[in-house]
Amino acid sequence: MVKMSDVAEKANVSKATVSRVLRNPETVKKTTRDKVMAIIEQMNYQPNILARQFRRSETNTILVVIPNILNTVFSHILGGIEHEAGKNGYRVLLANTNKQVEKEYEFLDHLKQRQVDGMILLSARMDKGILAEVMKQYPVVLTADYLEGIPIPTVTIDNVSSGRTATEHLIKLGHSRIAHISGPLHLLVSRDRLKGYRQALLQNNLDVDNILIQEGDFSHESGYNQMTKLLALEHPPTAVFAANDEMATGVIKAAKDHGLSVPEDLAVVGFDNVKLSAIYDPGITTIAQPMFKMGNKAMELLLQQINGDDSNKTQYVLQNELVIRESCGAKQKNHG
Amino acid sequence: MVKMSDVAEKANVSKATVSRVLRNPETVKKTTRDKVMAIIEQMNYQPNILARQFRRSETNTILVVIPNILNTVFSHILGGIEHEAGKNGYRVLLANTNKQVEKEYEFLDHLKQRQVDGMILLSARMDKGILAEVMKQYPVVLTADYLEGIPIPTVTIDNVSSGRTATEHLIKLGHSRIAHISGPLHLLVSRDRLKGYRQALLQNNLDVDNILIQEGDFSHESGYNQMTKLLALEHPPTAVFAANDEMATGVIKAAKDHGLSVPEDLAVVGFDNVKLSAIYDPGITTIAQPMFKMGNKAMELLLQQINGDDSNKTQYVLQNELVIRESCGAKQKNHG
DNA sequence: ATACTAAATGTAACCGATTACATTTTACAT
DNA sequence: ATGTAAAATGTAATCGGTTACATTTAGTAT
Repeated sequence: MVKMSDVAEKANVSKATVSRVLRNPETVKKTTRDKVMAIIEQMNYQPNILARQFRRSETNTILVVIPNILNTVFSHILGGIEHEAGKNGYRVLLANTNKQVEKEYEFLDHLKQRQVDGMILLSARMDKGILAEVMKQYPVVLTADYLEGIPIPTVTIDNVSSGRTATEHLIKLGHSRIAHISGPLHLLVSRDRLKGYRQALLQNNLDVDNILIQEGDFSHESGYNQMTKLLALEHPPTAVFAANDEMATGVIKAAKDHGLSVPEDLAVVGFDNVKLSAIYDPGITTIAQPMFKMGNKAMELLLQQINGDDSNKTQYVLQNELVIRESCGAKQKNHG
Repeated sequence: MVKMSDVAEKANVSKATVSRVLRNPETVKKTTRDKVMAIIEQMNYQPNILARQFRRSETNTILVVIPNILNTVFSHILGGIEHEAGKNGYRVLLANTNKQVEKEYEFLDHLKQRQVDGMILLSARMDKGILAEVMKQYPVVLTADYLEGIPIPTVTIDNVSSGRTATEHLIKLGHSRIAHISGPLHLLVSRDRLKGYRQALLQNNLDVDNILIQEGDFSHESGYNQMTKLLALEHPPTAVFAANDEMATGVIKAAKDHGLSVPEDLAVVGFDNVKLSAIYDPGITTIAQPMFKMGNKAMELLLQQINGDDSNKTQYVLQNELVIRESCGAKQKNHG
């Protein structure tokens, strides 16, 4: 493997000059620069990045901690991160935790060992104290998930107000008996969507009936099962707000299997606006999270930290949007 | 940042001994080993991985080249890779090409510059000659996609026979006018599934009617549009084999919008067995690709190459499986 | 106690680029 | 021609582990 000193020798200059040609071309006279570049071409010299990384102790790599790659919400965010990272010459290392906290700690070591320049968490289940300690020393951004009472740069949507928007939409359509199938309640996201649901009901002088609130786990199956339970009630709901789109499909399937039509007999609103919600029959009315943009923004904030700009350690709340399709009954069935 | 020499000094041993304690503990006497380990703990010493990587010129990182993160087939394979990599102390660097060939070349440089120990391609659009050259020198495995006439280690299913299985299933159910909506025909995968479709028809003495073969792009929309075309024919098909599950959903939606029921008026078979096919209403009969296993196997083969075992540069063909759900009419509608 | 071998540890070179600092060259004014 | 500042280049230390080889220590047999 040809190295810098080989190039230097052949070009009759010092290693330092070759290095400068590559990293600070403007400090080298044009004639020497051209000469060196020619030799580099000719010898097909590739700098040893490992040596460079070691010497400069920077990796141009960031770590993305993902609870579950198979969840399209996360892959969309990942796409946004990847895009912004690529634009800035950064590479993305993947860290799949499979929802295990221990894995989060494991990947934290990468950061501490400076194997990556920064870290974006799409899930923060680890101890808040530890995280607070880490983010004092290293660039960290949190997105998709968020925490209370710790000043970590975060990019999210407002889940409380989103939950409210979704529920209010159903109220406006004339429903008063509205159920909610939540995400796992140990997640703040889930609790906030539930909070929004409650707020909407209360603000519209509707009772909050606890029997109408069921906890799911974001899976189709849990949506199906919880909806089946709800349909067995003496006074079943006429509308359901599901905390994500996949559960919404479960809800719809359960309703159909029970002989009901959606949206005629049951109105459904989901959450996320993943492709599934557009494809499903009926199309699912949902709250759109700007997933790609969240990834972009998170990476942007991380880069600021990496480049030593600590001024921006704030929380970013991006705009969400109600996307109306067929499942809520506000729109005619229609393809596209 | 505390370094190895600090530990050595405090423990009254040489750097070499500390290094050995970490990398070859069995070569160090137990008493010294314990002493050194104690100091390491006490000083909270973290070895500088960058220095190690540089010195040993290995990264314990592999690169996965993905045409599109948002496609769940690829994320499942990625999951399998990640799992196997993690088990073996390897990290996974993500390379999203967004289907651009230039990106593939760009990421090739990572490999050449030894920034990664090996590479798994989920898409090989680059020039075969270049790829052949690269794989002589570096560990490379191809999965999901494959190429003809180049002896690169590959992990796939047999797409021809899968296409045949899917089509034969429809023939057995009594259909004789069977359409095929293919993937993009510049992909070998798509051409092979089409080939299987043709073979099945011919082997069963059925005519291949070219008007029933339409090219899609794996998206729901293309499935919808092509199906709409087919339904406008004088003799529309009674069954459709779509080259992936997402297009199958488009087919089903088009049929419904045309007033037809699936499977009663139109039988549909998809391909991939992604979650969508299980969730959709009706559930989609499909060919299961063992995606996670493909990732696992690909990583396994790559590790063999990295560890210098070149004996196994072969093609792996994994088992596919027909998963029967409601969309083909062979099974009663039924949840789960 | 002695000799010899194996085990344990130490010494120092090395990986290949980067960069602070020193030196030489160039450009320009007088 | 000469002095001076700026530009260009060179010298050499450095980053922090790893490892071939040399040396010391321990273990065993005689």
